This record gives sequence, C-alpha cells and structure tokens, in this order.
Amino acid sequence: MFEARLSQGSLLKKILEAVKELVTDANFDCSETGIALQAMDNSHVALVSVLLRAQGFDPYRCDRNMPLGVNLNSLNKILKCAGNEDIITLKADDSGDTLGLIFESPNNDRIGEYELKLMDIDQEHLGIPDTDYEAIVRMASSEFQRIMRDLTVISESVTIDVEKEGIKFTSSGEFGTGAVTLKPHVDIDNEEAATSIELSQSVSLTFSLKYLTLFSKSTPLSDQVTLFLSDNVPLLVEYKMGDSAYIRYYLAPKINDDQ
Amino acid sequence: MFEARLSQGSLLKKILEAVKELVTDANFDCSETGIALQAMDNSHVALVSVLLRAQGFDPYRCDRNMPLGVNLNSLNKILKCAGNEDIITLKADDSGDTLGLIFESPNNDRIGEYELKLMDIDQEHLGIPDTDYEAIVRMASSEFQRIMRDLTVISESVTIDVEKEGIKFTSSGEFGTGAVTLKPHVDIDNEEAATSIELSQSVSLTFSLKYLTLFSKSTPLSDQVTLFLSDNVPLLVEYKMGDSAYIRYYLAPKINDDQ
DNA sequence: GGAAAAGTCT
DNA sequence: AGACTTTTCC
Repeated sequence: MFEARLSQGSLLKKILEAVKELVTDANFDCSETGIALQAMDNSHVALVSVLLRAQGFDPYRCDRNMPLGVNLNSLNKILKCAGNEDIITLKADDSGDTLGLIFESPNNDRIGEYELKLMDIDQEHLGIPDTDYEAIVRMASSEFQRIMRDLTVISESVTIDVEKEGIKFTSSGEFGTGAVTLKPHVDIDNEEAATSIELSQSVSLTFSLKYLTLFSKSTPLSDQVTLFLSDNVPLLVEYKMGDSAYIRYYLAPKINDDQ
Repeated sequence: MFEARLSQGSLLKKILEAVKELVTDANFDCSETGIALQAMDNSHVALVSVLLRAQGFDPYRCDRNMPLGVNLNSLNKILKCAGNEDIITLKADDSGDTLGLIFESPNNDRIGEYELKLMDIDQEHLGIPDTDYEAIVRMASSEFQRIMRDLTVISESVTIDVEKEGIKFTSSGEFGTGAVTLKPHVDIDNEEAATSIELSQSVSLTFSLKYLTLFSKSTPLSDQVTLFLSDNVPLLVEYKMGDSAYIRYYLAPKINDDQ
C-alpha cells in the first residue's frame, strides 16, 4: 500500500512539465523515504534524477518498496486535469498495476479521481558517485535560462568558464560569437537574483546547449539553480524545491577537439 | 576606431525589429556625425533610411568613415540577447571585419559581449532630393498602423486623399470597400493622439498596403508618424525618435490605371 | 485576472 | 509563415 498526499500539487505538475521532453518512461521508485525517479534521457546523453522526500507529503505511507513504471507523457496529460491549487494524492495498491491520482480543489467542492495504467520498466538505477566539484555556482534560474536561450542563437554548444571573478558562458558560430559574464554579487532587494561562486580550481568545460536548454525548463520550480562543475566530470545542474525535493540533471562535457 | 554607447539600448532593438523584414543586408555608415543606414528593400520597391545622430550616443567616437556591412537578420538575433533595459555599446576596429556589441545590464552584474561578422555590401547610397511636399500629415503612429491593418482585409492597395478637412484612406476589393477618415484635431489629454494637416494642395495617391504595413512596424519607436505627400513623388513616412534619431521610408505611388 | 506581446511549435 | 501557447504587463 502506497499513499502520498501533496498539498502543493503544482509541484508535481511543474516537475512533469520539466522532465517530459527529456524522458518518456520512468520508474517512480517509492520507498519509506520518499519517491525517487532516475532516468537517462531518450538519447542516453543526459541523466535526470528527481527526489521527493517523504517529509514533503502529509500523510506519506509506503509499506514496501515499489517501482511504479510510468509513461511520463500520459501522467502529464492526467496532471493537466488538476488545478494549480489542487491537493494531489498519489495511491497504489500492492498489485502495482495502476497509479491512482486524486485531485482535491482548495475548498474541497471538486474531486478528480484518475487512474494511470502502469508498465514494467527495466530498472537501470545508476549509482551516481559523490563528487567534490571544483566549482559550484549558484545563480538565478531565470538568468540561466535566459543565457542558454540567447546563446542558442549563436551556436549549438557553450563553453562555461568559472573563475573567482565570475562565470562566463561563451559560444561561437557561423555569423559571430557571444559571451555572457556574470559577476558574483548579492542583491539585497532581489535575493533570488544573487550569484555566488565557490571555487577550488578554475574550470572550463563545453556542453550541448540543447540539453542545458532542456534542463532550464525547471526554472518555474526554483528561483535559484546551482551548477556543479569539475574537469572531465559530468556537469550537475540542481534545482532545489525547499528541503524536501530536488531535481538534478547530469550532462557529460563535450570533448575539446577545437584545440 | 569606432565606438558608440547607447544608454537606451531598446532603441536599437526596435529599429532592427522594424527594418528586418524590409531589408536583409545593409551598410551602417558610421561617420563623425553619426550612424546612417540607407537601403532599398529586397524587392527594390521601397527605400529605408535610418539616422542615429552622434549626439544620441554617449560617448560617440568615429575616427574615420566606416561602412559596416551587416546582415540585419544576424544582428537582430544578437540584439535579442540584450535586455530591454541594457546599455548597448557598438564597437569596430579599423579593420572593419567585425562589429562588437556589448550589453550591460542596468545593475552592471551581467555583461554580454557579442561579435558579428561583417560583409562587403555594394554601396548604393542614393541621394534623396529635398522635396517641398504638398501635404504633410502628422498622426498617431498606432492609428496609422491600425488603418493599414484594417484596410489590408479589403484590398492590396490604399488610396490616400488629403484635404484641409481631413485625411482619407480608401480601399476597394472583391467583396467590398473600406474608408477611414481622420479629421485634424488636438487632444489635450492625449497629445500623441493628435492629427494635424499642413497642405498647399490637395493630393490623392495610391500605394501598396503591403509596404505601408511593413513601414508601420516602426510604431513602437514613436507615438507619432508623419506622412509627406506630393503628386508623382514618393511618399515619405517618418518616425522621429527625439531629435537625435529617425527612421524614414519612401514608397513610390502606384500608377492610377483604374480611372 | 485579463489582455497584449513574445516565443515556440507545426 | 501561421497558429497556438506561454509569458509579461496592466
């Protein structure tokens, strides 16, 4: 028996909006500690990892570990039937054939009950090694999204250079080049606009803009995004939703063949 | 060495939005007095003339005349990477191979640096004779845009009749006819909504609505537009942005063969 | 919360 | 290029 009640249903709606273009099918691994989703993207280039801790639900109950194989497209369609203010309850009985979704309107005068057929998905739960990253950059998620969108005009890839003085995104293409630099700063009026850099070593890595743009679809989930970079290690892009949930993306750097 | 800093960067963004569908490639003729762009439209029917006087920039420096051949589509793409509030600086060294663009965010924590490859464009700087126009009509630019859009439904061309009593736009097509008349008036509350007519002789001229509609894409640049008309002379449509910049369109009248 | 504008997708 | 969706402004 699995049951999880999420008072802020929009969280789940936004997560599926963020992930659905990257992954089509994935397991919701439900356990005592919460719900985890981990999947390679469709082209097996990027990795998505979502965690919804049990403490973010009220109540949360999961008697035994259950991998719920979900077609994210179908789930997203069903979640579009929930209002942004709705309370969402997820349910699965021990057979694990279907995922039940209950949408309660805020004033409780409207109840939506949906059932999603589940599927068996080969579990390829990858262990992600803990890494001590050489550079950790925290910035406004909207800024990150904007920069990715801007540089897409110039090229298909971006080089990220992190130094103490700032983080620089550079692209070079047919008709020209573009570079955006953010300096670390605190904005008292706009706390979410702050940029901070922790650095043990300068890094310079190149990534596919297509994937970074897809990652940045998580912008509605958090005002801030954190980039974790190290040489020859996949980039980690993390969006934290309070303390009880996060969505993480991993992307391997491109090999620098232009030097 | 050429360098021009424009505190109101949105001006440049809007100019490119206004012109990009009419002209694909053009020279930015930079000189001591400012930046001028003059080009026939792609079908060689209309003429666009943009002037950005040096006084509109701070600072402005241009050691020698330089024609910077620009693909307006590419430039527009780069300008989309600038925020509406950004300060834009244009730069070119004497080689004239590239145009540098620097976008500074208002609070200076974000710098975008772009380079656009330049091209050689055959200089066809046309001398535009000064004309004493028979009719000069000043009206709200949004009104002009609206009328052009409305009459496009009726026909592909519009006849503009100017008399002391008003300016009349008439179209006639398959399924009907349309006419919009504006009377001269002053609006004390809405100064920009005023319509004024200076007239030495009544005129009646017919123009392609396609081009007038393209001209009216300059609406965001100025609340007012001025139409200069004379018999057998190209129409001049002028949008003034303060005293230091303007954009002018010229369009030859259609031959009246329906009479 | 609605309308207008921009961006994105077909 | 057009329509739809999304975002921003009022």
